[in-house]
Amino acid sequence: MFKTIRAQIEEHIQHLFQEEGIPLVPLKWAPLPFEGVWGLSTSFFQTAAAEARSGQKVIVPQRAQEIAELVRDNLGNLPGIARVEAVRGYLNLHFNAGEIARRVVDTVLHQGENYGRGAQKEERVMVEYAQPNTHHSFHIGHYRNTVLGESLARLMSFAGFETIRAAYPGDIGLGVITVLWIYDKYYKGQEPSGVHERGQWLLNLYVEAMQMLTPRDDETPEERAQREAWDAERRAMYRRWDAGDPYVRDLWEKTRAWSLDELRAILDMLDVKMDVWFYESQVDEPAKEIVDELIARGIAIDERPQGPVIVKIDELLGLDKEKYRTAVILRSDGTTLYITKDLALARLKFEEYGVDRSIYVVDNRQSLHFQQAFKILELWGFEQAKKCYHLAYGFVSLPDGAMSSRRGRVVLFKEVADEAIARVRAASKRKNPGLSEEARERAAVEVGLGAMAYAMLSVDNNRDMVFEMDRALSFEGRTGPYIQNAHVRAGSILRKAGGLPAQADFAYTLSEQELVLVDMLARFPDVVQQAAEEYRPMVMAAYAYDLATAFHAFYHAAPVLQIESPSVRDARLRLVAAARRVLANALYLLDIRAPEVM
RNA sequence: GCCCCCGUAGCUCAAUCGGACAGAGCACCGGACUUCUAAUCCGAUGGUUGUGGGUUCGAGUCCCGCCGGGGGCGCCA
Repeated sequence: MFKTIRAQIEEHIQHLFQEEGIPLVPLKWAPLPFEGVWGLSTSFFQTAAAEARSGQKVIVPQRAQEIAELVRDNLGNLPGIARVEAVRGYLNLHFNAGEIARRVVDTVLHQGENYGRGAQKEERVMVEYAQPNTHHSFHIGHYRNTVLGESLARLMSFAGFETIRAAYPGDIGLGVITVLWIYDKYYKGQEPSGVHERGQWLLNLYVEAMQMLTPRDDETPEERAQREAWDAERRAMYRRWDAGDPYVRDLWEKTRAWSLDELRAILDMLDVKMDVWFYESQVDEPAKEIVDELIARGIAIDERPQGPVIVKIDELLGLDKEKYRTAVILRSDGTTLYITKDLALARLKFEEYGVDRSIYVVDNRQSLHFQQAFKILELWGFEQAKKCYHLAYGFVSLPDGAMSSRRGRVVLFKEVADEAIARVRAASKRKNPGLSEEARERAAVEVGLGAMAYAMLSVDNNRDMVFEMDRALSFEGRTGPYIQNAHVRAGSILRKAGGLPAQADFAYTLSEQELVLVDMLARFPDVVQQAAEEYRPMVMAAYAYDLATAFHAFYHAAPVLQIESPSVRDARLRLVAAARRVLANALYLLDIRAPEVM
């Protein structure tokens, strides 16, 4: 937003430095850190340090101050700048507040929902997220993954990248077969009818099967024999699936659909619209071909039938220390593994979808897996392997330890969402009794899910998270509802105003709260770029909160409808409209709805 | 044994990828609603940034060592 101002000044400085023989060092700009003033600042420590390194005898802080003073004395009058000062090596530019405020507000209102959108970039990016296993139900860990991926996809797209959203459910593997096995054996036809109930029911089957199949210390020889017999049945079923046995395939298709129905219902709740659906089963056969090719080229070693197919990555790279280790890429019985399928999927992404960059949103416990997969792709000769990026995020655990699907120790997304919505409904009845039931219900969903999303996104990626219901569903302070409430308040003022003036000048002394608010609005486009470049939705989450804080402070300090002066009223109305717009844009990038009422 | 992540206020987290006095929320204390939605605002309290060195004009941030916590490591995903 302040790019033109910065560019003008940098040009001035460039000329000046050339004349004075001062080395040119790229300038970094920051908002003025002082309260009550509004403007930009930059410093000349780097410049002074560059002089020092080139052999001149200078004391860096002192020289930085000299340069700052020199620049100050040579800048002359600049449009929009009221005052220039040189302080302790910094050059501080004080804005002509009224003029800049009008410029910012007009820009926001003119560009509307496109305010903050970056210039189109020549790169196609695929973001892969939402990879829950089928036959397991969707828990709070999958939720963090999905909301993180969706927010990242929205950020990348808004920042100007052509973005493809990809889901990748794990619809085959030993875990999936385990559920098929127990379903076929004991539960066939007993499934409940509701989409979520049925998805969750499959999880219960999985837990029961794992209890039957997990060795116990105190088991009798008979129990052990029974367990081993069951396990043999399960593995036989996997081989039947692998061979395309119609009975097993039918069973698989049917139960798989139940999980996918549930997944689609949840993605729908979360406003997630996938462009591409990959499935593990779909890359199963291509993966086997890749293994053959790797063996033929001497990259993989085939130890079958006694052992599996492996790639000794460290050895191939000539590394002394263990880093990538040895990867098993095919079971000795010829069935594929997680990594085998990822090799095939990577090729599919690059060859069929022509992506330039591929981002995998997967928790950080899979770091070694992806390092191995990407390195094997590289050894295999895939140039694009360098464009694969594992966006690792900390996994979600519960107050009493890690979640575990196999032990049934999970917190399901749907349970939390239902609870969140119920709590918001109750809060809304208390705080806003006059609301119609329809409006309340809609707000309850928007705000309840907003609280959940913000709880997930306000923590940086690489940080593990302990999920606590009361904290995640808090509605006060640094939360989603706090931001949504700012949006609602702004909307309320605008509704009561009855219309927005087509233009207004800020021809009065702006309060500190107004300055801070306009400054926050102006920063939004830069925040979009930063969050996208760093793959960090948290950056946007922090911004959205700060923007809401600025609005709430403004709301209390500056009357809009009650003010006598029509010109101030008009200006503030437009400021409120601009704030509402940017709040909505920021919330969108966090996959949070911007409610009208709450 | 090797690799990855994290140690910042009582608790949960920030800090514009080396810059001005390390900031928020929760909790606690004191104020502000016949009001443009109090899911809010204003104020107070709270810190040797795990630790010892190093680089630099300048370090929570970069480098090395140590301590503590979590995760991963050939046929689960």
